[in-house]
Amino acid sequence: MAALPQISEAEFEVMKIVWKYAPVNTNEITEHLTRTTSWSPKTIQTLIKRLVNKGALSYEKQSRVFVYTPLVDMNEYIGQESSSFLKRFYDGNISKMLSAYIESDKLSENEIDTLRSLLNNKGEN
Amino acid sequence: MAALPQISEAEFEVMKIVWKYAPVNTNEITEHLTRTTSWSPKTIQTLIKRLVNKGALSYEKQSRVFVYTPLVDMNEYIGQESSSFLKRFYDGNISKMLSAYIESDKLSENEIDTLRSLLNNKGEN
DNA sequence: ATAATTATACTACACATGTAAGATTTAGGA
DNA sequence: TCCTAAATCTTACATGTGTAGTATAATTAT
Repeated sequence: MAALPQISEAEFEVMKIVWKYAPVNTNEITEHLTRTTSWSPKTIQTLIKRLVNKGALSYEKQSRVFVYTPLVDMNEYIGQESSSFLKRFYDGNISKMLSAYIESDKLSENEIDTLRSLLNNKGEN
Repeated sequence: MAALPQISEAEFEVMKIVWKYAPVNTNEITEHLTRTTSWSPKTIQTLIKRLVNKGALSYEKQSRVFVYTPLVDMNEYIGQESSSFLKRFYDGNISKMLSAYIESDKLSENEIDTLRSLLNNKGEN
């Protein structure tokens, strides 16, 4: 598998839209993002362009407009980011992370229950 | 609480050393880091300086050398980074992260057991 | 007292990122 | 066919980061 491109925080917001709505054109991407961010359409255009240059998106000209499709798999990308996050902050160990969350009381009883059943139902479903 | 300073990836490696060995001087920091990285002492010096400027480290002149102490709390910092990581990639929801790990079979049976007991022993110990 | 060493301070530079404005091309309407 | 509006392309610029070299100040050894 080719190394995944480096995607910045702002670029990632664009990717999320493309993952969700692909195939999607510039205007559609812009509309979604102007609702959730304060970016100008020019900025969004730049981000899209950079993602194309990085090989994270491909496009197809449909008459006048470009229609984009992701070239990187969302789960693969998020998985890689997660793994590098865990390596940096928790010795690569998700148990340490959970442990820290439990110990600093960041989890509600509800969340704890959710996590318990996640673990107990592993394999099923 | 004052907003935590922004700490870059390389700077964070310096912070880890200071958190572990503080009070610690420039040479000691440099020695630790040249063992685990390929950075030149000059680079390490720059990183330390930047951390001081950012308010992440304070120092005290002890005769000729500077001795550093962290100004940001490690757990607080890691907690904040974790929370922003979860927000970006898992809707702020640690259950979603664990869920993704379970579903993509990234956890060994052993890790699963560890996690189970973490959850079951919450509160005790 | 001076010179040599060594620690700290200042300067440098390329690349990534956030944030856009201005220029150019082209499709579709008049 | 020609113009105009809309889409894409090019350029811009400040700040952060990785990565270090050069200059200066202060200690210590001679």
